[in-house]
Amino acid sequence: MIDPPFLPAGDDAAPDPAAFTALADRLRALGHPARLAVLHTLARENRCVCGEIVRELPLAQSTVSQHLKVLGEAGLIRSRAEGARTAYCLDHAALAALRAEIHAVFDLLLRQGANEPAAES
Amino acid sequence: MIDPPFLPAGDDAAPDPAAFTALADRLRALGHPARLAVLHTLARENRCVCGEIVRELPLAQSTVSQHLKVLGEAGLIRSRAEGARTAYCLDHAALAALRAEIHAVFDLLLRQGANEPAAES
DNA sequence: ATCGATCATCGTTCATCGACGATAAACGAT
DNA sequence: ATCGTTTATCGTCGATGAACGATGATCGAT
Repeated sequence: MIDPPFLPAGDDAAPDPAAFTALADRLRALGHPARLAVLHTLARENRCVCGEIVRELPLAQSTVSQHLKVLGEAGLIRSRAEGARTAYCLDHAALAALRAEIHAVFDLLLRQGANEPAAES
Repeated sequence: MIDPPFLPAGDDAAPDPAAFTALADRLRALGHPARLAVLHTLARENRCVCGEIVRELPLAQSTVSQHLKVLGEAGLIRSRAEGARTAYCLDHAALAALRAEIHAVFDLLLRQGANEPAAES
């Protein structure tokens, strides 16, 4: 169902640098507490108008709108104009795909059990 | 085994903003292609000296050292001075913990199956 | 037709990031 | 003791990020 574009070939195939870039872009979109809070709100409310999110965060409307734009450009949320308002909702498919990619990366990083070459710091 | 500090209480408990910040910090550390490449190299080689990583990336030594510092401050890798060199390796425990936190977040975001309130964009 | 509400965008400001070269410190070997 | 190697740090530069207020466009209702 989900198509994992990360490392489609063998395990240790040299990962396409573009794949790293595409994944990093979305991880960076997640890498801000306000955006995590926005996603959490959208998950709880299922569908939010911008003003509702503004009311939940200690940020100006323009700042929230900017964060929504970042999340939209990362493809993690979708928007729909409804009269004077704009409704936002999670893009479940995109989030599921991202989860799969992240899962694959962590599998790659943690594959062979904990080797501990006596690291100190 | 792994302690997931994310949302220890009920599902819809208001998430501690500090939890968002802590998670966002590590996600941001992952949100750069060079750092993903570094992690991938460390996973493959299990233990790398800085120069080896420099040889794999089209970046100056000082830049790579900076990325290693970011990853270290995020707690994702560990370092050990060995003579004139410094060996780096993944912090498997920290990565496993992060994976668990990310997993919890995505579970939260994707919990109730795909609701599609007719989003257009 | 006007008004209030809603939201995206613009312009600005300050801080942080990402990259580099240069430098200095630490070490092993000569 | 000196030299070459390795790496962390410093200073710099340009670009990007994050935040805000102000503005303007769009819409519903009056």
